[in-house]
Amino acid sequence: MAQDKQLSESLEDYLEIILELEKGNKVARVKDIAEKMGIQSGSVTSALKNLAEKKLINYEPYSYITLTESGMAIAKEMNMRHVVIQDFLSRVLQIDEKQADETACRMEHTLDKKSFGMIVQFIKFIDECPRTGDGWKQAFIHSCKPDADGWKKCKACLSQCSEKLK
Amino acid sequence: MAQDKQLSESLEDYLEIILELEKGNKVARVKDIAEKMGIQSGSVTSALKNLAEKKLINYEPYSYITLTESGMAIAKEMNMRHVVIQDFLSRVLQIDEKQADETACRMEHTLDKKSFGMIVQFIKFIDECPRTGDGWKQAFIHSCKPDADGWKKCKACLSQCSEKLK
DNA sequence: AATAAATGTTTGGTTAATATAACATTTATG
DNA sequence: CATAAATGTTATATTAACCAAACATTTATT
Repeated sequence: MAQDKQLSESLEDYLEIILELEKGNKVARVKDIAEKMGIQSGSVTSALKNLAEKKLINYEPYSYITLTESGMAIAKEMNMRHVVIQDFLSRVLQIDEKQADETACRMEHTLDKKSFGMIVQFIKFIDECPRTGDGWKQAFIHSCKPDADGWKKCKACLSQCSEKLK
Repeated sequence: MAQDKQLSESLEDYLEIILELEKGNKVARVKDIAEKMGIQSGSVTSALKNLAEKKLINYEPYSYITLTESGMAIAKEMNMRHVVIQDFLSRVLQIDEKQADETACRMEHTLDKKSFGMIVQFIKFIDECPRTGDGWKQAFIHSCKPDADGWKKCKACLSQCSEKLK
């Protein structure tokens, strides 16, 4: 029964931002949305009408804006994706926070469901598997440096890794 | 001196597809581009004019289409991104080929340069580091199964991993 | 409460990417 | 080589997402 009409990236962004504003201010206003998205308030009004038609927000002219249940579901999904992707980019791939945030903003719309799910499991596995975890991540970071020394420290690294099992 | 005007995703796709057609057929034709992109030929003609203005393709009405040097550079970059991302999705995250291809199609446009570069290094590191490599990937695949048994086989897995250093 | 300031809406553009369909050119075939 | 079929182009339209600026409403200030 779900109206699974695939939303545009732009409309998904509106919902995500409305959620953020709801969290911070209890309620979202046109001005705040416009500011957060860096667009004019007139453009926001049109988008809001569109979202209201799709029953994703509660909106009457000049009123505050809140998410409906289905709007909230999408907003939370987008936010979750954002957080996970940003975590992967910054914590695993060592991308700085600002860049990771920007890229997560775009990637959250482009990943299919299955791939996203696998990324979640992948991050968890990297963090928890005794063969990887922090030591391995450090080794990765080291390997990216211009003066990386190939696999010379492998023995030490591996035995350190074995320690974890005891 | 480079005209670094950021191309739209759509125009990047045209260049990538023209490259594929050049590889296969020596030359690209409007009809083939339209078919590959699933759009009408009239739309292709407009895009080609646009790309020609930007000096990214050689194009005269009714002629065959080839990439200029700068168009080729972009097309190759996009293709390389596509291949790398698809490899990551299918070989590491176990996404099936069709889905991996589709998702790579979108992700190739959304990843920033730095993040893409780190993914390249990350794949290489996973493949080559003695702590990861094939055995670890298998363990990851196993961990995704519904009947995964936590970390019970860790000792065996780790010692198998140590073997590689001898 | 009157009015100024802030906020929100409407109207009328613009642009990019597409579609459709009439028209033009090229290529293939009888 | 004349013409039919295939291919490519043009003209016109549509849609989504935006802007700018005029206009309307709400809120805050005196």
